[in-house]
Amino acid sequence: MGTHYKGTDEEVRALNTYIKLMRAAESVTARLNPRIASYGLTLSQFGVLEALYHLGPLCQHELAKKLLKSSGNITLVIDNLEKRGFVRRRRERTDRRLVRVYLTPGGRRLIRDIFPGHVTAIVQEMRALTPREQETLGRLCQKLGLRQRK
Amino acid sequence: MGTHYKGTDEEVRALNTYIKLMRAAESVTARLNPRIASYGLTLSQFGVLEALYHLGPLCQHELAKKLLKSSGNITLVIDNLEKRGFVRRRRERTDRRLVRVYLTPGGRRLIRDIFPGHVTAIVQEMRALTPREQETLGRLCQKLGLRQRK
DNA sequence: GTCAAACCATTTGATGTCGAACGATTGAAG
DNA sequence: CTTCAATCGTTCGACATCAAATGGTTTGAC
Repeated sequence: MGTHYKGTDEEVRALNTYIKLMRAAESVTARLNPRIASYGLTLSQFGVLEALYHLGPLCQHELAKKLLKSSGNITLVIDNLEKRGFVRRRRERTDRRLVRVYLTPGGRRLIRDIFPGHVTAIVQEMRALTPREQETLGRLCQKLGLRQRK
Repeated sequence: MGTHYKGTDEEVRALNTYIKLMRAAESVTARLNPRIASYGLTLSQFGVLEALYHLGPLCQHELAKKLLKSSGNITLVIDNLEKRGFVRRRRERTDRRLVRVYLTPGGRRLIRDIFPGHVTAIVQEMRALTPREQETLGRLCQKLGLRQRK
């Protein structure tokens, strides 16, 4: 595993770290996905339901920011969730630019069914690492992710 | 940053680590992407060109495996690269099921233009971490990613 | 109060992504 | 040789994703 690129030590180290980071994220996602898919949801749809479940009703631009997606994308994902009756849109009275998105009872029931197993699956994944290693990984990822601006 | 979920220590730790890992991967990708896009390429297209550049001509199923994508997906990405003249398909003589994909001179020129700056950008990203931290991150990611089976 | 700038959701067009179904080809078993 | 299973690339339908353009809404400056 690792890059085939010939360069300075710093370059090779950075490239290898980068590749392993991406692979790890992709692998874990790929292993978590089938469980979500078995409930007929995509990861994006699950992300929306989970956010609404834990944070309460949100506007679409808040969802977009939370999930790191474009506003156009959120519009479509909400469309598909709404068609299936898991969420509802309501135009805000005070600021009619905003559309607040609510879980329906059916949506709440669904996410309440899915979420515990999701946590269990993540715990299983993370058992590859000791608690100390998990904290180290989290800290290093945070350092890398927070690096704003270019 | 972190989950709002109330659960056991193990659950909260696993969830936090998971979220930070995903955020880090997404953030780094989001910062690397504009450079690639400025050359008119998507990340998938770049991935294909880079693989062909460093590994030589490959069959589509080899590309699919390398890039962790479905075969149907690779077909489309190659279609789009071929339309723009960066790669060429050739049916294998010995095994006519296989389609080998080649870089054209134009494709080779393009990836040779892009790649050095890509390495530089990754090095910049990784400068958020010390060399030792990078190696630790790489090791932990590898442990997490390699966890096969369910 | 008017107007411009900022904000919000939607639409559109291009690309990516998957899983499933399909047709062609190969390899192996009998 | 024949047949059957496996492999490979393509196609299709559904959904995701972005950037850019659009139209409605609000806010702030004057």
